Amino acid sequence: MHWFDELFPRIESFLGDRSDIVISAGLSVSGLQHVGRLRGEVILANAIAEGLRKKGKDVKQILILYTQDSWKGKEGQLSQFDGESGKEYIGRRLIDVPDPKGCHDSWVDHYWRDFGDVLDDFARDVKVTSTTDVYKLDDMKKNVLELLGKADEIREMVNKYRGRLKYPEGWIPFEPMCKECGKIGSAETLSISEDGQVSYKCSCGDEGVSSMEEGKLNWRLEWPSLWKVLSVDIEPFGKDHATPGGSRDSCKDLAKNIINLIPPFGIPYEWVGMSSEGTDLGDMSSSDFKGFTPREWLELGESQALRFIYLQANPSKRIVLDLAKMDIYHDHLDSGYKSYWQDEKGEEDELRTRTYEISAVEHIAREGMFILPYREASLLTQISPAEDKMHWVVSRLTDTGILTKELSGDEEQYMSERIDLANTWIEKHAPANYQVTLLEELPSDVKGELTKEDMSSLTVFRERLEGTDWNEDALKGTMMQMTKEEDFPVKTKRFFRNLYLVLLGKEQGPRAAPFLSILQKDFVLGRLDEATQS
RNA sequence: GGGCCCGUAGCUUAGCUUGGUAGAGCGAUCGGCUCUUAACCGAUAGGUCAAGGGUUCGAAUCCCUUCGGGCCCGCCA
Repeated sequence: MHWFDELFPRIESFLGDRSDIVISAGLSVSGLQHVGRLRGEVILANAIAEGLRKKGKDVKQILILYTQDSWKGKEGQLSQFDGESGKEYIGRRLIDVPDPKGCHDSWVDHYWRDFGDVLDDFARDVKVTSTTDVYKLDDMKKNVLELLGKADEIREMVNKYRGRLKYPEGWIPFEPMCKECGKIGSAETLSISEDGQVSYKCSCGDEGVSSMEEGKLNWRLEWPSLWKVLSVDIEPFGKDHATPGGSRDSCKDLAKNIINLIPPFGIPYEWVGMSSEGTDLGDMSSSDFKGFTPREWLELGESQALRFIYLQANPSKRIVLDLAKMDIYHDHLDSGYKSYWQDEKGEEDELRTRTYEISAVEHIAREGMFILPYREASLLTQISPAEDKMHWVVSRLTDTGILTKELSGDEEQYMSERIDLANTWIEKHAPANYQVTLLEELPSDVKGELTKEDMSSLTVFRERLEGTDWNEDALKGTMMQMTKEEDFPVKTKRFFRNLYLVLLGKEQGPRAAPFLSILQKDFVLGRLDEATQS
């Protein structure tokens, strides 16, 4: 059984007959908004939201940006600024840190773009909000004031979870913004008035007043407060909060005993790492600027391919992404499509089918679509002429019998998109052995790879080409005929190996006839001469 | 020091809750398609289920220990 189908009924029974459901997740815009953050906060949440919608529930999916949190000024964050210029922003709210690149209004705005602008491609109907916005809500203000009335009680509970640094009597669980130094979290709250004015004393020496909505609650209260104010029913959260006795448990405790609230159904999930050339580079990290963004993913691959990866694996398992494996990821997606429309399904097909179903962004692709494998697309794009590429590809596929029908509009559209993606992949991330690069010069070591017979086979080919028309059919005919002759010096397979070697420097390559036909005849003849000279 | 998650063929993984000595896809190798390669079809190879121990007639599956990757148990969120 698919892990999703074990999880989902548990959620349903938690929800009971409630019909208006909120599923929420949060993230801090501390830096690079990498694709790992799509896993739990966006895609997992969305799959559940969609599942509930199918059951007739009215579901709202929220993504909360923790913009009110302070900017830590970690090494990776500071390095975004010129020299030391970032240091002065340490301790400010994320929303108050300027854009180090100067092209957006703020840090948050700058780094959010590569994620937020393409969010809709990965999950529909996600309502994005921020803690900065939430603190401006009347409900939140009312909630904060209520909590302040229970300061003693709260202090006792929070101190249970703290080691030596217990909060002293009279502590107010609110972190005001200091008007003087602009920081959050470095001032002590002295009092808060009913109309939301916070008197504080800051470690910078300032004693002043700032508005409640500029500050924030202590995190152990903030989290449960968001649950309350936004009426959160379901919430995925990262593994850092997941350990029993860890942060989320303490927040649940506060929620139940202070706010009198049933905590949302929580779903812990593992993080996403990245690897390159077989080496695990570790988990993606926002503030360390490690990873790649959803926008970068979309240059190379379909959003559903990523959803498929994320939803196939149990949330408790770590996933490692490698952009060099884009072809494999699309193969997985394609096999999901195939299984989905298959009549008789084995167990494996059933699992793939479920993954495919819940990975669909908006609707499931119709039956019988012609789907060009990504790897094939990556080859074709390299050997096709730049102009009228689609036409060339379609006729290639038709000639080889891979394509046996007229493509409909949506099929052609899909193929064209995939070719574009694969093209970018080849340019930027594909393994070297997938790259078909015509050797401008014949390297000397290639000749060392050729035996006398190898050379002789190329010589024969060179002679035959003289009288061959330079088009695919004629080339194919010549090669077929030639390699079948009794006295041809090498086996067919060896001949192609030789041909690829002198043209590409590799033993394999794209289908020879169509490939040769788009090259200049003189170039090919010249290369063969060069390779066979003793 | 305590706790939690993860570790199955080169890669992605199913099976683990309710024990009966491992299934699949991709890749690889070989062969087929009277168009040869990275499409398609067929076959083959590849796993002491991280390691060791225990329970059991029998363990990938339950228990213990160890190793490896990571997280939490201070602050911060």
